[in-house]
Amino acid sequence: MIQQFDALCRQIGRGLLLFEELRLKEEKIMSSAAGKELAKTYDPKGIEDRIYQKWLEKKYFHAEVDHTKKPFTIVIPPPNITGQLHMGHALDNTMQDILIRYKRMQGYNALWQPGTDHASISTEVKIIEALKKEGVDKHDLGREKFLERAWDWRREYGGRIVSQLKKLGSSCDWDRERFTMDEGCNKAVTEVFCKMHEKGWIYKGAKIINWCPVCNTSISDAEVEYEEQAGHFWHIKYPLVDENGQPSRTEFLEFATTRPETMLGDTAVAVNPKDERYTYLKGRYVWLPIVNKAIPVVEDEYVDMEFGTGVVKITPGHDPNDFEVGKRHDLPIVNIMNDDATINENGGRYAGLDRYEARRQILEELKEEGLLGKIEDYSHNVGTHDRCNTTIEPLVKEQWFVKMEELIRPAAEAVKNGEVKLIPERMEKIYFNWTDNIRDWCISRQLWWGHRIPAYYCDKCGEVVVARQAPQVCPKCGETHFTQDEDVLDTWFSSALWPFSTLGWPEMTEDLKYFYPTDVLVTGYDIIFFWVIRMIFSGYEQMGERPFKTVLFHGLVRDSQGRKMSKSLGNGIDPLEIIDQYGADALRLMLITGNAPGNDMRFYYERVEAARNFANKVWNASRFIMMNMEGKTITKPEAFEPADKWIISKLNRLVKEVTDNMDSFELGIAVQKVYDFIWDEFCDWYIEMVKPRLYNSDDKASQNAALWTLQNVLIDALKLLHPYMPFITEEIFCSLQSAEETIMISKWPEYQKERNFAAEEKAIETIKEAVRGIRNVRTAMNVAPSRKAAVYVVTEKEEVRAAFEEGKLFFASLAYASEVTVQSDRSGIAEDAVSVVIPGAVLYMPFAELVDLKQEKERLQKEEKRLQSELARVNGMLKNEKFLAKAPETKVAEEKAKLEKYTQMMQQVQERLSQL
RNA sequence: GGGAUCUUAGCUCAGCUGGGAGAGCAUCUGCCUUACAAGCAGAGGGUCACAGGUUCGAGCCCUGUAGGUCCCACCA
Repeated sequence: MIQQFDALCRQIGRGLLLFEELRLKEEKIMSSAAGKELAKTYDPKGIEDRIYQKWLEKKYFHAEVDHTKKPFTIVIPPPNITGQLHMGHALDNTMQDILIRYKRMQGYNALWQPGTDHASISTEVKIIEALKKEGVDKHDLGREKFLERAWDWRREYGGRIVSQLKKLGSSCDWDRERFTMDEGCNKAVTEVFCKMHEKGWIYKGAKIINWCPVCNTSISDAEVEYEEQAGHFWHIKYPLVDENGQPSRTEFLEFATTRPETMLGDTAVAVNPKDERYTYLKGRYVWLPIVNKAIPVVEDEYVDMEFGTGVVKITPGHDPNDFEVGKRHDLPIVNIMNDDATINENGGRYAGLDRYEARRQILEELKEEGLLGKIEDYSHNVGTHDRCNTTIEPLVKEQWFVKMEELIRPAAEAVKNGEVKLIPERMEKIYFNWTDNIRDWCISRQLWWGHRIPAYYCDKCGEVVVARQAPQVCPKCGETHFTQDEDVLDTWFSSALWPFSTLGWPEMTEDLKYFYPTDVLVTGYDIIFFWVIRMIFSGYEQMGERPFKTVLFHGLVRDSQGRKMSKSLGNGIDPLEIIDQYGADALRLMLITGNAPGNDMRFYYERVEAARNFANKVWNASRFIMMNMEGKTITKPEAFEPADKWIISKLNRLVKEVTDNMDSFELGIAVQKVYDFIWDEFCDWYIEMVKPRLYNSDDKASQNAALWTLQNVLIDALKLLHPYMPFITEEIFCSLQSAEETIMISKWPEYQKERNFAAEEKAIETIKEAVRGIRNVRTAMNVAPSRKAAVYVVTEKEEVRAAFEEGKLFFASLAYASEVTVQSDRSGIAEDAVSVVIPGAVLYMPFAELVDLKQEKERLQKEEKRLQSELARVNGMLKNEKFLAKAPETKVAEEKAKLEKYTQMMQQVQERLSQL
């Protein structure tokens, strides 16, 4: 009973505390709203939109030709107008924004060329879906009305994705926004088509292509996705044709197929010429059941004697391999299917049936006739359309193609000789795999939304005229009426021209001359074939030059379980929700940290929180600095203290490393270094070191030096961070100093030799070592932080004594010392004081009643053991003749320095042990 | 069938051209220290998948093995 009562009281007490806490928080918020104090936590809401608006108004994103500056150009992979921003876009655009902001700060004339893609088939499918909901069929609506709908769509959704990119902080030059179907791009498309047609590199021909029966269009090889499906292997017998031209009742030829319905289009069976089992078949015919006609037996190397019975039915109209066999043997092509994959009139009484229903009934009939043998389960790869997942149907149709053989050569060469660099390098293999096995590109699509093919057919004689404008008179018959080709181009045809069509091509504009070739392309590895390769060969063919110097690939953003984010799984995470909840900066930081180029990554809320926490850390450090700056005039100090020089020196090295990393596109590594510097070195050490000086108004010079250093180191750190976290850095930068109106176009920090202070760095690191040692011992001994102790620093080394003397003030506060005494021997120190050995010095803390000499001894013995093993390692190396002979000098010197350090510490430890 | 890639702390991943194993999260301990509890100070935790090799020295280079992921090709 009493216990329960106690528990209840505790609960109430906790509740009251919570209530009090809330009240205090509210007070803070109120006072910050009144402008007195910055909020305790960083709240990106409101700030981000306000800042973005400012950037837009000031036109910081806008780039104009300026020959006094070097250009740096990135073209955006144009997002489809079909949807909205997803995590992949967020990552892609974050990377681009980081690069473009970095270069802009370095003084380049940085252009990030934005735009959107009409995405032919994807958009058309979406519009058809929308129409379906209204009960309208595309064909009832008609081409013209349909296109009106499509433009409405583009007006609505094109704008949406742009506003989402803005939320992310993307510093695109929106004044230059383009669309793959705007006037300029259309012109480029027509120009390329006509030019390549004149060259003979674009042609129309009847070839076997991939047909999607649902989308009712041809698609390119790249758009076919193979998936493993469980199917069957049906063994079928065709009777041989006897000397009377009739099907034999005794002689049969057996083979197996996964697609029995295609027999309606068989025009031969094939065996391998080397196959002795079948030499007797030479020149003979087999009887094609159901269709009831004789078809020849042909001999072709294509047939694998080891596989199955060594007999293959040949359907040139519906199989790419059979098509090739058919060409070699001059076989007729029988097309048995309509565009919707139902059987056509060539299928006799099966006409009108769906391909799968036809298969069922044909098998039934074969069975009845005793021509169906065993049925095996068989798992095989089936080609499907990547947009709608429908099983594609290979069939022969007249289509437009781009001849690839010569076009691909400079593109392959460019990557081979390094003119175009792929990051990571392994992407080159994927790239070459494609260029080495190139096939002609089927570019016509039986769709409406897209660039209509500039080919015109004479209404009278059918003559084909490919021209930039509709022809007036038929060159052949003089007719004046023409009908334009109904088809549109593959969506990638126009995106292939994107790096130069957006800059004004085919006109040789100033923009084009100045900003082309672009510098970096940032994209996912999943569109190497679709897009990257096609841009490269288009660039060389049309511009005579590479479209970009470097391609930086990133991977997929997956969910926390490593699955692809997809609508059907419902595991997608909306970047806008994350921005709303944590801020764009946090999302950006999360996406870029701990991820190597080309690698997939997983999305974790915990990681966004960590990024948000960092934003908050930066915010609070800045808040602290600003609070201390208030009311003071800070001037460049005459003299710095070692701590100041230490952090300046550290920052200086950071600047160099970060710049190097960013130049080699190691964005994740670069920001990790900035993160560590700000949090560990600057916040956890420097700010703490400097606090006593800030609170002591007696020494104005020292206070001023500290404030100046705080302010200037923070500013440079913010600059390094700005490409990654543009909003918070801008917000702080603008409150910190009034001279510049934005961090966005402030100068990127540069490494300066004279900011390198090796001696001070060493001195401060020694003190840090001492602080860590003392904290360690205190924690181990369970000493309350509130309990201060005297600390004696004992060392014979003059420079170490000087370091501690100079850093006494902050050393005392960081090491919980009531007073610090620096001396050269241990006279006057109690025998039973706790000791800490650091390189070059021994620290003593007299804690009489707390010290357990036995424990103290154990601690030191442990340290002795550790040093012993270190010494063994170092000695092992330094006594190795081969190491001394072959290792680089710097490495040897490094090890020698360590030997000295450990030897000294060992002496100190042993000396202390002998005293106990 | 060909190729790529991965296997590093409980989880997710970094680790640049070979020179003493890192981060975030999680766990444990102690702190409401007047910038930050979204914080501070500590701690524990790894035969870097396995087996060989090259090297003074291997998480990193080479060979092989096992498992995972992906791409390409597609033998009906």
